Parts: sequence; structure tokens; C-alpha cells
Amino acid sequence: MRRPTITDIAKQVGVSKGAVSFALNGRPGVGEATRARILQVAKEMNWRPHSAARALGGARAEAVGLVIARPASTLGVEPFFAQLLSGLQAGLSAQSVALHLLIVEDVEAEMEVYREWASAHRVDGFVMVDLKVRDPRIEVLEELGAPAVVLGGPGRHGSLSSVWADDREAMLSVVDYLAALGHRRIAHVAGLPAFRHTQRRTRALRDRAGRLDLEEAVSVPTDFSDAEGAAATRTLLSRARRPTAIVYDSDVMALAGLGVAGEMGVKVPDELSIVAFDDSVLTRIAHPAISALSRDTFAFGRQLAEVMLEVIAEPGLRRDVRTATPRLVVRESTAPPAAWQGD
Amino acid sequence: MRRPTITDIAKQVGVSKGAVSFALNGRPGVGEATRARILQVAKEMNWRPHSAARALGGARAEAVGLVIARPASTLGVEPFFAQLLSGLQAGLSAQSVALHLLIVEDVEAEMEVYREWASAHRVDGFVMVDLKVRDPRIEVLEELGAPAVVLGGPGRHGSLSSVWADDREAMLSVVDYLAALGHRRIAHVAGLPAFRHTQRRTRALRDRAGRLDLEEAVSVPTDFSDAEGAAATRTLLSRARRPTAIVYDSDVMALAGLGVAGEMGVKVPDELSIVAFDDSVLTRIAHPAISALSRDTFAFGRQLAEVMLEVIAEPGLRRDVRTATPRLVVRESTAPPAAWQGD
DNA sequence: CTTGGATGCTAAATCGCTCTAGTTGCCGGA
DNA sequence: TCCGGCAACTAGAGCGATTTAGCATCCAAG
Repeated sequence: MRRPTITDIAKQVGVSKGAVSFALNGRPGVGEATRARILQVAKEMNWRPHSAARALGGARAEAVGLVIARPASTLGVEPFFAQLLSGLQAGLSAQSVALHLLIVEDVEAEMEVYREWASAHRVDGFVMVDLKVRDPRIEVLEELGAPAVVLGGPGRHGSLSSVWADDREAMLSVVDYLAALGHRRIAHVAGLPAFRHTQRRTRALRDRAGRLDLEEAVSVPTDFSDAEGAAATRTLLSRARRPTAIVYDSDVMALAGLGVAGEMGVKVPDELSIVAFDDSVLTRIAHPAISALSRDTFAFGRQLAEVMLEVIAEPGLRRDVRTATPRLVVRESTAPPAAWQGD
Repeated sequence: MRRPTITDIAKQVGVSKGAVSFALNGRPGVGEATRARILQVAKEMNWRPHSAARALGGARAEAVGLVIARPASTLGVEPFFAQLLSGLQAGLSAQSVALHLLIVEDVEAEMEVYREWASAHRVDGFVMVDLKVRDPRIEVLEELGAPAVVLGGPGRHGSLSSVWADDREAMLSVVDYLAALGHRRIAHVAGLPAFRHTQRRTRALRDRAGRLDLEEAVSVPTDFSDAEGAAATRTLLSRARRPTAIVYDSDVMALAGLGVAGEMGVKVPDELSIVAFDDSVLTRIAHPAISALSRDTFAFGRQLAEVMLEVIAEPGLRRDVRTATPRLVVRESTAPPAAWQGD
């Protein structure tokens, strides 16, 4: 048995297709009695809209697209994305807008999907994550003229809207705190250098190190994996004068680093303080629990949704929203350095 | 400037729409020379297909749907899904079939999405995960007549195809190993009792406990969260005669349990052995590293894709594929119980 | 009694593509 | 020379919805 169409409903009720369309979309053009009968029959026949047909007509797709180009192994462990997705979806579904998520191999594929979805009216707008230094996706989205919101900033995202947290500010607060505890040799196990936020964090550390006159402040780039996080930690702790504090760009790497410290007999927090960018179950589960920069990622996703809906409603609008700066939650992994005896 | 359509191409080349359609889809009906010219112009105009229009005509959507009804907090930490997705996508994209992923609040919403996507021809088939005891989704999918593959089994999924790993066999291997080490009191921190696989694991433990004449073998249900995993562990370890081994239904809960053991001064593995169902970075990162039931989740996803494509190609076909049983990888968290002195 | 404007509805065009049923032109065979 | 057959291509219907133009009908005001 075929799926019912508005034509079937029209026949059944004895009115025209147009009338049915008006009734089902709650717009004027039909009387109350007819409208009620149409809705009744539609329900009985278990009718539901054919989104492809709607899209053809040029109507709203009532969906936004999110394409992520990342190896799944990275994606899996980071609670950040799941939380973000959850918030995003909550915000969108309030206006019954769906979220179309696709995970692809690389940025090339990601841009191709943008083009396809845009030209097929599959979505009304895009959310772009993992802003890179000189990001080619910006240009594609601008060219397509599709509403888009970039997660990340500030700046460097052309004419697109953005929602961002201040990574620089967050990093400064961590460095200040560690310096106040007495740390003079601080290392930073960073993420992919191609990411804008990695760059901002790295630069923040360097800037502040100069101002505070720290003895050492290195950033070691990694690919965000636990393996490279562990390797970087091993290298750092093998030095003659090893750092007394390490800041990790993700919770997974922090956990891996904690493991390496244990394996090398370096006591946390007595001989080494550890701080993680991004908070999650992992930092709380660990022993000792890891001090982390925490933020309400769910709320972040919600804000993203809000901005997205605004931009869709009013194309051409450009919004730049700065969200709350992640705040340092101190747990058991940070303490004054062992050798600290005043300045 | 409007997006180019086949009509534009037809005009430009000087042929009919039909010819263009034939050429672009690589089917007979046009000469080689014309075909080449059409493809050339299509490329120049940067044309790409409008999937909605295709779907309207009743053609393949070249996409499969995966809807997950889970709180994002659970989703985020478990690497299982990301790995699975990755494998699934790899398998599908080999035939350039896309994957449409949606995360929803509950099973009701999930079924609604099934109906919508099916009636809108948005996907050619569905992958269903998290098979429940008496699962209402089975009926919906059968009624829709859409090709579908269930992850989980064996049995209890009506006329739908399935891909599954033998949870029972896996649990038995763990229990046998622990018993061989000398453990007589084994606990099981289980997942949601509504899940089929939770049920199978629980039953396997109970069955084997009888056969091996164990002193104790309890299963404690949880919601898969680290919080409940920790709470269950606390309760178990607070008993007068506490278990000497605990099997956790997920890696996250195992990690949480390990934390609780540390906090209560129970030494792992000397006083307590820990085993995790599902392997990942987390079990390797932990200290001591956690013994876990490991499987190639990526390959699992790939197999899922294969079966999905087969079922789409030949509707009505029913396949039941049993994949490799997860194998126990022994790490540092398992050992003979401290008090063990022969029988 | 006529006119004007709502109101309630219909008919048909439209969106981009696929696919079937022709139509045309050319080649080879009798 | 004529015809059958095939390859190459065209015309146009159809997919399920939206949307616009237009047509009755009815009521109120002049």
C-alpha cells in the first residue's frame, strides 16, 4: 500500500489539493469546518509530509547541517562534541528544526557535502566547527550564500557569524594560577597546530610567560590523541630540568599524561601539577582528580542553535557572540611545586 | 545567481533534458561525443544533483539512516559508537552511500523519525542500535517495509536482518577465566536492564555461576553512567564479604569503579580484579591498565554496512551475521585473589 | 437593486529530475 | 530502391508538495 499524499486526502474529503495544503499548514484559505475534516482524515490516513517534495518547492528544509571532518578515534573519546550536539539539538528542536550530522574523512569531503546539501536545499544553514588557520571552508560557505555559524573566533571567519569562548583568557587564567602557586617551568601539551584555538592558547602562554618572567614555557603540538599526549609527556619528564606543571589541551591527553607520570614515578601533584583544557567525566574519574577548565558545553550548544536560527530567519545578518570564558575548577592534580621555598 | 539545473545544461549544449539526464547518470541513450560534451558543460557550470528532486522521482536516496536515542552524556564518552560509525561510514562510502545520523531524546522520537525518513524517501534503509527487550521499533520498521539491519541478537528482531556478537560467549569466557584464577565471588555491574545484551550477559553469568558452583554471582543494574557505576561499586565493596572480582558492562564504568576502589583503599588487582566489557583508550590509559573484552569495532561497523547494502539491493532478503566474539585482553587489573590458598 | 470586498475554495503552474514512449536519421540487406 | 532495425535523441508525463490567480458566493453598504 502506497504512502498517502495530499491528493489522496483531497479525494477522500472531496476538496482540492490546495485546500488540503492550506489546512495542513495552518494558513488561511479554508473554513474551520473543512480544515477540521481535512486534519481528521490526514490523521486517519496517517499522512506525513514528504520533505523532498517540500524542498523542491523551495520551502524551508527545517534542518541545519553539521559536518565534522575528524578521525572517529578522536571524536569518540571527547565528551565535548556529544555535549555540544546535545545542546545544539535541544536549541533547534525548540523550533522543531532537525540537525543533520555527517562525519567525513577530510576537509575536502566536508566542503563537497556543503555544496551538495546547499544545492539540494537539504538544510537551511550550516554549523562549522574546528576553525582552522586560513580555513578554506569559509570561502565555500560564503560563496554558497548559505546561512552559517562558525564555532570559534574571534575574527578570521569572513562574513560568517560566530560563537566563541575566549581561549586566550582561559589560558591566561591557568598560567596566572600556576605561577601564583610558584611554578616557574610550565609546559603545554597542545593540540593540532592547524586549529585556531590551539594557536591562540599557545600564543597566550608565550605572551604571559614573558610578562611573568617564567623560566620556561614550551608548547608541544600533538594530534590530540592519547598516544601523542603520552609521548609528549614522556619527553617533557625525561629532561634534566623538567617542568613542574603541564597544561593539556584535552582531557584525554591529560589522563594519558597522568598515566605516564605514574609510570615514571613522578608524583602528582607533589612533583608535577596537571591541568586539562575541557572538563568531563574523565577528569573527575581520574585519581587524583584533574584540575580542569570547565564550561557549560550544553549551554554553548544552545547558544549556537539560537544564533543559527536568527541567521536563518534573517539572512545577511551577522552575529558574533562571545560566550562565558571557561573557568578553572581546581581538583587534586594541582599544588605548589615541591622545591618551592619562596622566591 | 541560481544554481544550474539540467535544463540549463540542456540549453547550453543544445540537447534535451532527457539526454542530459542519461549522460550524467552514465546510462545508454546518448552518443559518446554528446555525453562528453554534456559532462564537460556540467563541470563548467559546477552542476550537482538536487537530491530532493531525485527522491521525488522515486529513485534511490543513496543514504542510510541511523537514529540514536540516548542521552548525549552517555554517547560522548563511549568510544564504541564513534568506532562503529567510522566503520559503517567506511563500508557505505565504498558504494558512495551516505550516512544520516540523528540523535534524539527517546525511542518515541526515534520511531517518528523512521516514519518521516521512510515516507520522504530520505534514506534507503535503517540501521537500528541498542536492541531492547520487546522492542517496539521492530514493529515500526517492519510496517514501514524499509530495509533495516539490527545491531544485536540473536533472535527477537522479527523479520529484520541483524549483525551481532555473542555477548553470552564473551561473558562466559570472562567468568571462566576469573574462576580459573581462583575467584569465587564475582560481581557484575551491568548496564540498562532493558537492553537485550545486558540481559544476555546477566543470564550468562548466572548460568555459569551455577555450573562452576561459585559462592556468589550478582548482577547490579545501572544506567551505564560513571556515577551509577561508581555507586554500585561502593555498595559492593562495602559488604562484609565483598566480591574479589567485578565485571563492568562498559569501560567508563570500569574506570569509575577503579577510582572507587582506590578511594576505599582496596588494592587492584591484589584485593580486587576488574574486567571491562568493551575496550578503548580508557582501559589502556588507566593505572593499572584494565583487562578488557576487546573487539574490532571498526570491522563490526564495516560488516554492518555490507549487510545493509545487501539488504537494500535485494529487499526481502534476510541476513543474520554473527561477528567475532570479543576476546579477553588481560592487562594489569586481574590477578588471583589475595586470600587464595587452594580450594 | 447594485456594487465592493471578504471568504472559501479550485485549477494549474512550478520546483529538478527520471523515465517511458515516441520520432528521426542512418546503415545494411534483399 | 525500399524497408527493417538500431542508435541517438526529444517530448512530456509524473513524483508530492506549495503557491498564485481566479472564480463563485454571500453580506453589507450605498
